[in-house]
Amino acid sequence: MDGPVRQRSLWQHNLALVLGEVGPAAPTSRARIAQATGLTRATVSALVDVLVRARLVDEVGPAPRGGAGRPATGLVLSPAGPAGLGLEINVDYLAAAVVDLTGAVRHLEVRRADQRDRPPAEVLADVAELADRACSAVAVPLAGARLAVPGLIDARGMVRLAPNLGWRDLDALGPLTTAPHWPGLPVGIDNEANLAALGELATAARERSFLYVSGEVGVGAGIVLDGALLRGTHGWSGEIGHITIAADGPTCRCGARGCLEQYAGQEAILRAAGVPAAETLPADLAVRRLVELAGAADPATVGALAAAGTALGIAAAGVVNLLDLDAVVLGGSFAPLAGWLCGQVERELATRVLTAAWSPVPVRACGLGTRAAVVGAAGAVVREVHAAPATWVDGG
Amino acid sequence: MDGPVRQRSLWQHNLALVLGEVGPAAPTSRARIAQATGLTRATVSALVDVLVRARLVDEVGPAPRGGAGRPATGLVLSPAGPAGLGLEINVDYLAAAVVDLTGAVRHLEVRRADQRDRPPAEVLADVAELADRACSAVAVPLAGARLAVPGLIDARGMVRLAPNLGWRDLDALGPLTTAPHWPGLPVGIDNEANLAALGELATAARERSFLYVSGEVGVGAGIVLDGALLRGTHGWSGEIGHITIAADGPTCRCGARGCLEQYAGQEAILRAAGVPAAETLPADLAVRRLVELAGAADPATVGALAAAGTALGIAAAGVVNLLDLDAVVLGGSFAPLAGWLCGQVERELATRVLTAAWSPVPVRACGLGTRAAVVGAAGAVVREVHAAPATWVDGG
DNA sequence: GCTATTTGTTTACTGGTTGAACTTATTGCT
DNA sequence: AGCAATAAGTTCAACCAGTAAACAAATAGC
Repeated sequence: MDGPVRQRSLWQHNLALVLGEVGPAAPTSRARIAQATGLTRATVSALVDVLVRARLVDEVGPAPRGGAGRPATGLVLSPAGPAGLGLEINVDYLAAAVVDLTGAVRHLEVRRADQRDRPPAEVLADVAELADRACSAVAVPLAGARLAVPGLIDARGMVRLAPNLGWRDLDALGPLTTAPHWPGLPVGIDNEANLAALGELATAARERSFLYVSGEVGVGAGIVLDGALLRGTHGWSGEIGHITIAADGPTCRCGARGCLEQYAGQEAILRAAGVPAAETLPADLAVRRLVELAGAADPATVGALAAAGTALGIAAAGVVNLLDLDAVVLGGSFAPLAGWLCGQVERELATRVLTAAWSPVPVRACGLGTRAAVVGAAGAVVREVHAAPATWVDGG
Repeated sequence: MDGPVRQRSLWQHNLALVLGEVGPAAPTSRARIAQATGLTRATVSALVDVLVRARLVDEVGPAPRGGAGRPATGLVLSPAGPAGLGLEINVDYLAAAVVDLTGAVRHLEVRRADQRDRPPAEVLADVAELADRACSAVAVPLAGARLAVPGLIDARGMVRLAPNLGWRDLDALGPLTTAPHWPGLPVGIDNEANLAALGELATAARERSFLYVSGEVGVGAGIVLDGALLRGTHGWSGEIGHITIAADGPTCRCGARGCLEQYAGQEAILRAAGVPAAETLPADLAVRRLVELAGAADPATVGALAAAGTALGIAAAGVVNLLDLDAVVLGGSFAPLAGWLCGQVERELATRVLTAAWSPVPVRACGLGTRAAVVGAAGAVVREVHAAPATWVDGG
């Protein structure tokens, strides 16, 4: 039970409903939208006109269609509509992306550099610069920006803990919003795995409920339930890395024993694969090295990945049993390694998920690869425009 | 994005909003509701009148209140409003309960008898009889009925699998709805743990997100997220019993190894406690025996319960880390044993939940004890009336 | 007994959807 | 070519729900 519903909210809801029927490529018509939504043609016409005037929707030439009758005016999402700016801070790179209203990636820049021992202010200044460049590179109005961070973000947008960056109780948004660099854009912040999961939902996922497991230095997760991201009361859901695999397993840095991270975390995999000087290796190089070794069928590496996949499968099976999800997606640094992981994960799911016999749970690599978080962050902004188009329209 | 929003839906929503402001005991007034909801007094008046005419809300004498001004007409939920009928089939008993609109339990009957090797038709006939008696015992109109079953229920209401009853692919609702015994009441069906979790939410729970762990012959769970029950795509969420505690643990009947059920399931506890002839003991007697032994500080039993509590804690910690929940509630046969379990569960949560230091996760016994599922089932019907009062009102 | 104060109702108005008539643009048949 | 059939989109009066403001009712305090 949230607020009261005035006539205005009704209009806003129906505006979103109509926009939701307009796709990026195949043109619809007002009549088809009326059919699909159950609204009358009159209402749809009024709403579409608003969307067209606000440049969220473009009228295109009629699609040549058989049958009698006046041809429909085609309607598609406008590439000139408000776009989303995605930003990402990660252990060994910074990134910015712009996704427009149609879902197309209009800009993408990655700057590789180790961010671990830099003062946060410097990192954020670099992010602001990337954002600036993204703004000027695209000729679309921006609806907002979203920053992806590998850590726990609380409800007020503070970074409570980002262990791999060495950040704690930091206001990462402040420096970005107050910077004079770019207009008064609404900037949000969210966990990296959450945004990557949203990215997967928007682009590749056929399922409306899935578990997105993100390989980072640790192991994170984003859970999408019925098309919505699960955030939890405080906003720090998705900590899959400390699910127990074996109660008497190796001690984890969290203090408990046998956590998933001790089997499928990056350090654990590198150690098991016997990669020398693993600790000092930057994260991206380490993953590339693993891909090389596994590609060359190095037995230790293949074994290490199989073990990691088994552990991932055990954890994922528990989650799927509990939440009745439709799929498991491997992302982050697991994406390039998915070829060696998926099989094991799928095997564990097949044996451990109670309902696997009736409805098997597919496992696949993230469609956006390692760019899922930035693109997902930008997409999350676009998603908001889709959900509440009234904000971006004349009659507020 | 669901259906279109007509003016009618707006009215329905606001009707529910207004009803939501009316409590069972302390009377409110039209003016206070207007204040709380943000609607105008005029609108609230109109909506309240509808609710009063439909007998969902009663006008009571004005509460003697200080200060000047015309005294308010008190408004409370009507005990004569549509009530919910809850039914439960379990391994060793059948039960029926009626909960009225105010949340009061108006009728409760439990019939103990082993249901395991009886033909489903007979069991359902007994349930229908219990339901009949409940109908005639209370002098309130019924809004609907809900049947709680210890098993997987699919989206169409079929019992896909109820291992402890020996049921599989059974239409449990058919015999109930077609029975001439009682009026054309809408009857629903749901998993026992889910309904118990809803019962806890409606009565005892202060938190809006929690994990309800139900001790049965196996171990089930209901997950409440932000005041809503999590059902999963197919409706079979909550299978916590096969979360892995130790990858190399004892083999489970599900085929995997080290499942929670092998540590905290009823058989496992009885075995560890050294209760003789555990297999042949009816489930309720077994629990009573455990309470006796633990109460007498029998070392084997106390140890068995501690081990079960540890396993439950490990599983619950994983879930809480993943979903960011606020509390863990022990129900079903864990409720009477909670005194010996809570401590261990809480200890594991404290060490394993990453955010436990900032926001500790309380563990407690289910407030409704072993009656949670029936009462929760009845309450679920009442909940629907609260959510969609328009259905029970003149103007549809 | 009068005023201040708060509750609840009445009334004219506004915003948004509906339904039906109407206009426009095409196909297919003669 | 001409005309009916058909479908898309628009216009307009009616309707429905909520709003704002004035008004009636009932109490406390002076």
